[in-house]
Amino acid sequence: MINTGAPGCVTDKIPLNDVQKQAVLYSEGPELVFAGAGTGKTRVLTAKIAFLIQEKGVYPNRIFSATFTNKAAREMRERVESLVGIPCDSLWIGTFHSLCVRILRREAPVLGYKSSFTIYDRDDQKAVIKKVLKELDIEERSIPPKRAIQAIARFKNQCMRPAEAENRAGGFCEEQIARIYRRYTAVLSAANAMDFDDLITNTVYLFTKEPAVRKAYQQRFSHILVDEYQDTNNSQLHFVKNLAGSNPNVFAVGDDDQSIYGWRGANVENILNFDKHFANTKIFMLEQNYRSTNPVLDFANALIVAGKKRSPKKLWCTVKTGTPVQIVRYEDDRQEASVIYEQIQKLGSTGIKPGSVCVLFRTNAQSRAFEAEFRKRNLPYVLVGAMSFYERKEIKDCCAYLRLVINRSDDVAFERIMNTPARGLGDKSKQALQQLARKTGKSMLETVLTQDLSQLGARAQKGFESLKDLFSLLIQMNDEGDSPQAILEQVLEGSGYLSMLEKEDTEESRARIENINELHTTMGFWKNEQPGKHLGDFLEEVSLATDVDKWEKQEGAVNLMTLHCAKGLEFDAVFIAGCEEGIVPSALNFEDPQRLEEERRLLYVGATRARKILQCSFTQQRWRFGSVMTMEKSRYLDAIPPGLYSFTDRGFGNMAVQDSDDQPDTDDQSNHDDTGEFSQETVQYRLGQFVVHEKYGRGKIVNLSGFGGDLRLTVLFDDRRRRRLIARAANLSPA
DNA sequence: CTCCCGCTATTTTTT
DNA sequence: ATAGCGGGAG
Repeated sequence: MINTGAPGCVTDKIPLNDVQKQAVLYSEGPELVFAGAGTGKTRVLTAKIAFLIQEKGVYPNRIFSATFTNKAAREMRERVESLVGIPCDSLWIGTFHSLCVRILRREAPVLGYKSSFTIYDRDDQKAVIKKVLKELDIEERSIPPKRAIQAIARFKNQCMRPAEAENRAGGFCEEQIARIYRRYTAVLSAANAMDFDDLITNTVYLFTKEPAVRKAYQQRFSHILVDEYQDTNNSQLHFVKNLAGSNPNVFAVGDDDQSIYGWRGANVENILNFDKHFANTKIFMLEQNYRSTNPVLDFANALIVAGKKRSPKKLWCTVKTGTPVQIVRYEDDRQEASVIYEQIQKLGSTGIKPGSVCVLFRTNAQSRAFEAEFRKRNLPYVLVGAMSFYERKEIKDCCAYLRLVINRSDDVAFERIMNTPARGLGDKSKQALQQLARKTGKSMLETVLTQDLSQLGARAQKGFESLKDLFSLLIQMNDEGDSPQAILEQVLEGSGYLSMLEKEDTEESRARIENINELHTTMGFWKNEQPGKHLGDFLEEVSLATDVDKWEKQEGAVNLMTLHCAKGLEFDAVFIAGCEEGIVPSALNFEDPQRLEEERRLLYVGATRARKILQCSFTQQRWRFGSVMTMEKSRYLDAIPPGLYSFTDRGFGNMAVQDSDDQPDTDDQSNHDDTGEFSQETVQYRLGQFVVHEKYGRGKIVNLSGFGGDLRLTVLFDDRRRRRLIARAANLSPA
C-alpha cells in the first residue's frame, strides 16, 4: 500500500482538506473531480502530480497533463518541482494545443508534413479562405469567410475530413462549404501549415491512421491528467480516449458551472458523461470555497442555481462576514467608468490596492470607457486580452518574414509581406508569380529563390530580386545558427521595413517601431532563458501564446479584461460592468436557450473571481455603434433574491444615493440572520443585521452602499422609519 | 501601381 | 466610433 503517513509525503507538505486528500490519494482508476470555483482545484492537481512522482515513483516523462493556459502549465510545473524538490523538465504539461504540437513535430512526416510546419492563426485562415473563395468563384456575400471558418471548425471538431464532409453534404450551400473545406485543407497542406484545430484533429488522425504510433504514445504515458475538463471539445475527448487506450489512469478536474466555451465547440456533456467514457470512474466533489466571503458566495450561488442541467452542488465557506454584493444602476457607460474609478480609489483606504482590483466586461469594446477614464485620472491599468501584442500588424509582418525563413512553403506569409514595404509588386506581379509557381509545383518564395524570372516585367523582376537577396541571406543566417534577434534585425534593415516606418514619422508609426523594439527585446530575454532553442521554437511559442500567459499582476495597476479572460484568476475586488440585456446575455444569443445558459455561467465565473468585494452594474444608456442606446438590467440579476445584495441607484434623477424600494419590512428574510459575527478590529455590517443607534434605538440594516469610510447604511428602526446613515459617523453598536 | 477618399458593417467571447 | 475595403484618380 501507499505510505501516506511517511514524513515528507507531499500530502503533508501541502495543506489539503479531507476530500482534496482523498482525490489526491485515489489510485484505482479513472477519477473525476468536480471542483467548484475557489475550491483548490489547482492545489489538488499539483499535489496529485507530485504524489505520483514522489510517492508512486512515476517518472515525470510518463505523465501527460493538459492545462487551459500556458501560464497555468508553467506555474504548475514550478509548484510540482518545489514539492518534489527536483527539476521536472521531462513532465509533459501544457495546453492541449502545445502538447499536440509536440507530438506532431515528431510525427509530421507520417502525415505528409514537414516538422517545421507553421501554425496558422485566424487571420491566416481568413486569408486562405478568401483565396479559396476567389478560386472557386464563390461570392463573399453568399458565404462570408467567417461562416466558412466556423463550418470548417465544426468539421474538425467532429474529426471529419473533407471527403466525409462532401459525402454528408446535403443541399447546395453545404456542398459549397464542403468544397471550400477540401480546397482549404489542400492549401494548408501545400503551405506546410496547420490551423489551431488541426493541431488536435491531426493528432487524432495520426493515432487512427497509425495504430503503431498510437500504441507507442499509449505506452509512453502511464497517467493522463486534464484540467478545466468542462471546456474540452469533441476532438479533445477523442484525443484523450486515444491516448488513454485501455489505461485507466485518467484524471479530470473541472466544473460544469464554469463552462463558457461552448461557442468554440466545448461540450459540457464531456464532463457530465465522463463516467460513461471511462468505466468505473470515482467522483469527488470539492465544495468548500477558500476564496470568497459569504455574501459573494451566496450571490454567486443564487446566480447559478437558477440554471438548468447542472450537477447539483453548493459552495460554502467558513468566512461568514463580509461586504454585501452591490448592484448599481448608472446613467451611462461614462458615469459607470468614472464612479467605478472613484470606488477603486476609496478601496485603497481599506488596504485593497489597484493591482488586486479587476473590472470585467462582456465585450472588448466596453474597455474603451474605462481606458479613457483611467487615463484621464492617471490611474495605471493593464488591459488583458483585447488586441494582443502579437496581433498587431507590424508584429505580424515581422513574424511573416521570420516564418518564411523557417517554412518556405508558407504562401500566406509570402503574400502578406511581398509588397510590405512597397516594392512595386502589385496584383499583376503576384498573379504572374503564382502562375509560375503553379507550373513548377513550388511555393511562391521557392519560385522566387530558384526560378528564372526574366519573363516578368522589369519592375516586378527587380522587386522579386530584392526579396530573393533578402531571403537568401536570412536563410543562410538561420542555418548558421544566428540568433533570432540578429535575424529580425536583418529583416528590419534588409526589407526596408524600418526605414518605411521612420519615413512615415507619425505618432502611429512611432508606436509601431516601439512595438517592434519590444519584440526584439522579448526575443533577447527568450533566448537567454532557453539558450538551446531556435527561431522556429520562438515562432511556435508566439503563435500558441495567449495574453493571459504574459499577464502579470502589477501592484499599482487596475486590471481590465473580458469575463472569458478572467477564468481561473482571482481578485480582492471585482466590478462586473454592463450587466445589461444585449450585453450579458449578448443579443446574439437571445434565441438559443443553451447559449443563454452559458451567458449565465459567464456571469457566475465573473462573480466567483471576487474575494471580498463584488459589484455588478448596469446602465440606462450606453454608447454603442456610434449612437446612444437605451439599456435594461440583465435578466440574470433579476433572478437574484433581494436579500443577497444591496442596490444603489445612480441613474437619471437619482443624484443622491438612494434605496431600492425593497418590499420586506418584515424581519428574517434569509439565512443571513445567524449569530452576528464581527471580525476583531473593523466592525463589519451585514444585511439583516440588528444594530443599536444611540438616538434612534434598535434597528435592522436593510441596505448598504459604498465601501470603507464611505459605507452608508439604511436602517429600519423599531419605530418603523428608515434612516440613511454614514457607517463611520453613526456610532452604531451590535444589538 | 499607389494613394486617398468615402462607404460599410461592426461588437461576442479565444486556443 | 472606427477599421477595413472598394473604387477612382494620379
